[in-house]
This record gives sequence, structure tokens and C-alpha cells, in this order.
Amino acid sequence: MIDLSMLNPEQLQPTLDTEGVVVVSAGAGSGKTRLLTYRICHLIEDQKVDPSNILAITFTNKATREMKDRIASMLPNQADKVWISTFHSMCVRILRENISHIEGYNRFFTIYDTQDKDKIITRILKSHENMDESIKKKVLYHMASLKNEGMSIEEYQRLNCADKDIEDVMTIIREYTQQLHLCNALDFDDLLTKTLELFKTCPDVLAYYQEKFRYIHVDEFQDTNTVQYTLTKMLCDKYGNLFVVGDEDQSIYGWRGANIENIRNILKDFPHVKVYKLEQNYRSTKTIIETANKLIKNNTARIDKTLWTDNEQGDKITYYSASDESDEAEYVARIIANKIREGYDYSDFAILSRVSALTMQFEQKLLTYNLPYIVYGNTKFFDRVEIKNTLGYLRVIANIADNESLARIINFPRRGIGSTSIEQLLNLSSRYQVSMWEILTHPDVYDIKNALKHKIQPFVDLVTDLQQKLDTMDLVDFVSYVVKVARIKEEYAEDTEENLNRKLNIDALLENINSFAHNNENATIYDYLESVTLESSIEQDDPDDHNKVIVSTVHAVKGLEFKVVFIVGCEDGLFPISRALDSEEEMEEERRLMYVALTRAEKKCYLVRAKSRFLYGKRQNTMESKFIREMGLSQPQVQRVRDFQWENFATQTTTATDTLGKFKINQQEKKNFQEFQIGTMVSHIKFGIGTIISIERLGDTSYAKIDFVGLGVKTLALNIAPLKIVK
DNA sequence: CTCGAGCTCTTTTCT
DNA sequence: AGAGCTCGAG
Repeated sequence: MIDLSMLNPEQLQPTLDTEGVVVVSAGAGSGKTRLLTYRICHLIEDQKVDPSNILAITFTNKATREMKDRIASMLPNQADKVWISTFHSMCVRILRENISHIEGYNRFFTIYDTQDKDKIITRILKSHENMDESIKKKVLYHMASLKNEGMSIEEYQRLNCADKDIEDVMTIIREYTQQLHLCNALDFDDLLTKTLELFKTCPDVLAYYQEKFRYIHVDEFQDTNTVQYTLTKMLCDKYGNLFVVGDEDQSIYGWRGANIENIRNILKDFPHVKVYKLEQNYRSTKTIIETANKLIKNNTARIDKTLWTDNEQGDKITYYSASDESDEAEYVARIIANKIREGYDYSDFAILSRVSALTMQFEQKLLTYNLPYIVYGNTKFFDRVEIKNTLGYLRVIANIADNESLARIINFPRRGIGSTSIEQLLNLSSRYQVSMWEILTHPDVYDIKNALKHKIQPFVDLVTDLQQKLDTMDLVDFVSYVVKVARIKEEYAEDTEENLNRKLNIDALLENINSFAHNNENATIYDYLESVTLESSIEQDDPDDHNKVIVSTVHAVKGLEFKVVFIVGCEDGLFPISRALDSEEEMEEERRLMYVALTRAEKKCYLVRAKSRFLYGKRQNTMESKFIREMGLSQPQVQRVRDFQWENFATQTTTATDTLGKFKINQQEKKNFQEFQIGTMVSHIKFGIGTIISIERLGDTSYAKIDFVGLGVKTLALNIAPLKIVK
């Protein structure tokens, strides 16, 4: 029996209500994930439902992992059999099994990312001399919305015939579709629409999954788009057991086609639907909930719902207006350092920002203060050209029809095949509707000039060799082999800092693959490529990552919670983002985003802004975020200064004994400071041995510039950095 | 075909 | 500011 005593009556009812369509409108922190996990465990353990008959769809990979872990901790042997995944990975799994029913596709299809998509469209646009590249935006927009809505090209064109460019736009979309078809490739949106197409054209396949998924759960339902909702409806058509959880106030994916209307649609589409409401918050203090409510009330387009809590009133929300971005980061890092001394864990803190570009400042300061951290949603690594190119080899081996990747690696490392030749090859490919590989391997058939032919041959031999070696090696060995025989590092032989970096990145990639293989037994290149494309960040399940400060965008921490949350960059134009300033609709989404950010906090929330910020290569004065005003946190200048001091000395003003304890520590440290002088040799846990080259006093803290062997100069705060003097 | 100088554009967010 | 891209010279 599953012990359901952890659930309150509000949560218990929908947990036990296992049959039919159930909608739960669950406010932030109302125990939605707990409800979902208990319900699934209850189905398996008490209702004796076979775990392989249960589907649970979450919105991000992080949420997937979280739910898997939770279920595994309750039912260790059963969790693996439940399908827990995002819509996208569910569709990939279904398509890998069944896509051969769609003419021209096979199970080794490649998933094209946004960059691939962009490149293809640009190329197609260029091939049409009469078309202006300025319609590219329109193409992307229309293509996204037609796919999000799950419409056919014809249907969409009929509905949008008013647009004067629609003919051209549709021509490009058609050619793009044809191109992907030729390459046995699907883009992100295709994963959903092709699954829909498959279900529509192959009743057998649909019937199989309808039979399989007797109990379907969808988390974050407010963020589903039309195709996702259609897929869900089709899947539950046989057994009719659908359980969705959502919160309108947390809908933050409008830009991806999310349709809040789906919550209302479900009430229309299923007449016997049962609706539950969870309004009690178990996560946050009264202060945080009151502030969040105050903020979200400014949105007009919402069903009125008021979150409440029995938790303590808690600390006031602190608003700090820093002088610039360095001060902003300094402020945050200091507070964390102080609280760590009070006994907090690193993982109790999250630094949240609207845009990922802001994280660097914080990384630097956290490093200075020796606070371990992890950055979420950091896609940059896989965007590097050396990484893309190396992975290009894997993609070509995985799917030889993948023109995009083939074009990427045919001259990497350099083989004297320039862009003109590549263009030519791609043109032939689309003219004859054969893959580029087909042309490369039959140069005479396609009239390839001798000079080019001779350059192509070694490349063809290389790829052929790799194809043959694939089956004889495991993932890790194979990739090392690729790097070796393709002579990838030789491309970066010249001894420059940039080249050194690129080589280090390739090593990091090998390391990443190694740890992937470690975490996923018998992983193939297909598995690895899939995880790389579908997951935006690098985190593998590294046990070292568990106790670290989180630095993240707000989007990426949806569904997570932290004791202390810092929301940084609270400025008009940044949060809310500038794009939203002249659109009420987008402004409401920004407000929901701020609401999500606030409600991540359990105990304490800090809102921070920089009065002056360096952005777009310029230093600019900023305006306080309008949300600060809406939350009633604007303060006169003097008040802010006092607040800051209070934070800094918080550790000394709490209780008498505490003060004494901290005071002692400070005295101790002060004494030590004098031993640090210019020229002193020191050792640091992370950076190793270094020499102090300067010491600067700023307020109550001394900062030393230290030249670390092999690492260069770093600035560290002497009272905090773990430094030892080397004799 | 390759390289370098000069130009542009950047920053939404995740799959 | 810094990366990525375009264009012209070798």
C-alpha cells in the first residue's frame, strides 16, 4: 500500500479519482508534483495497474528527471517501466519505432535544431533571386504557427491568404519540407506533427499506443500547444483516463505556441470532466505569497484565483538597487557567503535572471568567493563550431542522408573544398533529389569536375571507413577514433590561445560522451545525439552537482523550489524584456514569468537591479522594473542603503550569542589578513599555487589580485577565499 | 580556395 | 565588447 497520509484532503481526492478525465488547477507550490507522483504510485501499487500502461508527460527534461527520481524512490523496481518524458522525447520514441510508415523516412532520422533550420531556409531564400531575405522572419513565424496548430500547408495558406507575401512564404516552406524529407530529417516541431500524421494515417499504430497508455498524465498543461493537445486527445480516446495539471498564472511559453485556451477547451471537449482546485501553497512564506498575489492581480486575462498559505509570515522581501552589474553580483555573492556561514547549503540558493546572458557576472563573483555553482540552460558549449563540427561526423555516420552535417564536415578539417563547391553539391542534390552522399560516391554520374573529384575521394574513403567501424566499437571508442582518423585536432595545430581552447573543448566533449556512456549502459551514437539535441544543457547526473548554487534563467527552473531566491536584473527592458514594453499581451506573460520566479522561493526572496548596466557594448542607465512598483517594493534612496547594510551585518545583529561567535571569526580573520602581502605565495583549493600581486581595500573587505600558476590573475576576497600561506 | 580587414548584430525564453 | 559574417585581395 502507498502511504497517502502525506497528502492533504485537497490533494487526496484527485489522487484517488483515477478514472475518467480530471483537471486540476493547481497554484504554485500547491504540491502538484507530489500529487502526480503519488497518483502514479497509487495506480501501480494499489490499483494494480501495469506501470507500462502509464504515461506521464512533463514539460522540461529537468522535470522529467525529477519525477523519475521521485517515483523511483517510492517504487524502485517499477519506475523504469512508466513512460515519463517530454512531448518531444515521447514523439521521438514513437517515431523511431514507426516512422517507416511515412514514405521516405526511416528510424535513423536526424533531428535538426534551430540553427540547421535557419541555415536551410537562408540557403533556399538565396536560391530564389526574386525573393528578399527580409521575409525570412515571416517564413519562420508562419512555419512555426502552422506546425504548432498542426495544420497542413494548404489549409494554412487558405486561412492566411490576406498576407501579400504568403505565396512566397509558402514556397519556401514547401521547399524546406522537401529538403528535410530528402535528408531523412525532422525539426523540433516536426517531431510532434509527424507523430500526429502517423496517428492519422496509421490507425494500427495509434491503436497500439491507445491500448498501451491507459492512464495519461500531462503536467504544466497550460503550456501545451494545439498539436500537443490533439495528440493527447487521440491517445486517451480509447480508455478516456486523462489527468492534467496546470496553472494559468504560470503560462510562460506563449512564444512557443502554448495555448492557454486548452484548459478551457478540455472542459468543452470532455463533458464529464471533473475539476479540482489546489489553492493552498505549502512552499513559501506568507510574505512571498502575498507579494506574488499582489503582482499577478495586475493581469487582466486570468481566472481569479487566490493562493494562500498556513506557513509563517517570514522575512520581508529585500529589494536592492546596485550601482552597476558588478555591485549587483557582489551583493548577491556576499549574502550567499554570509548565509553559508550560518549553516545554509549551497543548493539552498538560486540566482534567477530573465536572460541567460546575465549569468557571467555572477559566475565570476561566485568563483571569487569560492562558492560552488552550476549554470542551468547553458547551451553555449554545443554551439561552438568545433563541437558542432565534431558532432557533425557522428550525425553523418548516424544518417548518411543528412546533407546539412555532410556539408558541415566535408571541409572540416580543411580539404580544399570551398563554399562554392559545397554550394554546387547541394544544388545538385536538390535538383536531382538525391542525397549529397549519393553524388559524392557517384561523381561521374553527376559530372563532377576532376579537380573536385580528387579532393572528394579521400573524404569518401574516410566516411566509409567510419561507417564500417561503427559496429565494432562502443560509443566512447568510436568517437575517439573519429577525432583521431579525421585528424580533427590537427586543424588546430598552430599554437594560439584560441586553438588551445578549441582542443580543450573537444576534450571536454569526449569527457561528456564518456560520462553519458557511463550513465546510460550500451548507449549508441543515436542515443547520444538525441540527448544532445533534445536537452538544452550539458548536465549529466553528476553527483558533484547536488550541492551547488543554481544560476539559471527563470524558464529553466519552472517547477523547482529553493530556500533563498535572488531575482536579478529587475529593470524595465530586461525584466520585463524590452519586446514586451509595447504589447500588453507579452507584458502579461512577463508578469507571469516574474510570478513564477517569486514563487520558487520558500523562505526569502531578494530582488536586485543595477542602476547602470553594460549591455550591447554600451553602458546605460536603467529604469527600475515596473514589477517592483507593482509589488509595492519601491523605496526611497536612503532606505535602500540601510537595507544593504542590514544585509551585510545581518550575521552580527541576530542574537547576542551569535554576534559573539561571528565577531570572533571576524577578529580571527583580521589578524590573518596582515600576513597577506604583495609577493606572498599562497595556495588555493581550486586554483593551486599563486603569488599576490596587489591588495586593495574596498569597504570592509580586502581584495587581492593573485597570479595563479598556469591560470593567470584572479581577484579574491581575502576574508572569504580559502587561502593558505605557502612557506 | 584561403585569409584577413571591416562590417553587423547581438540578447528572450526550451524542445 | 566580441563573435560571426561578407567581401575583396592574393
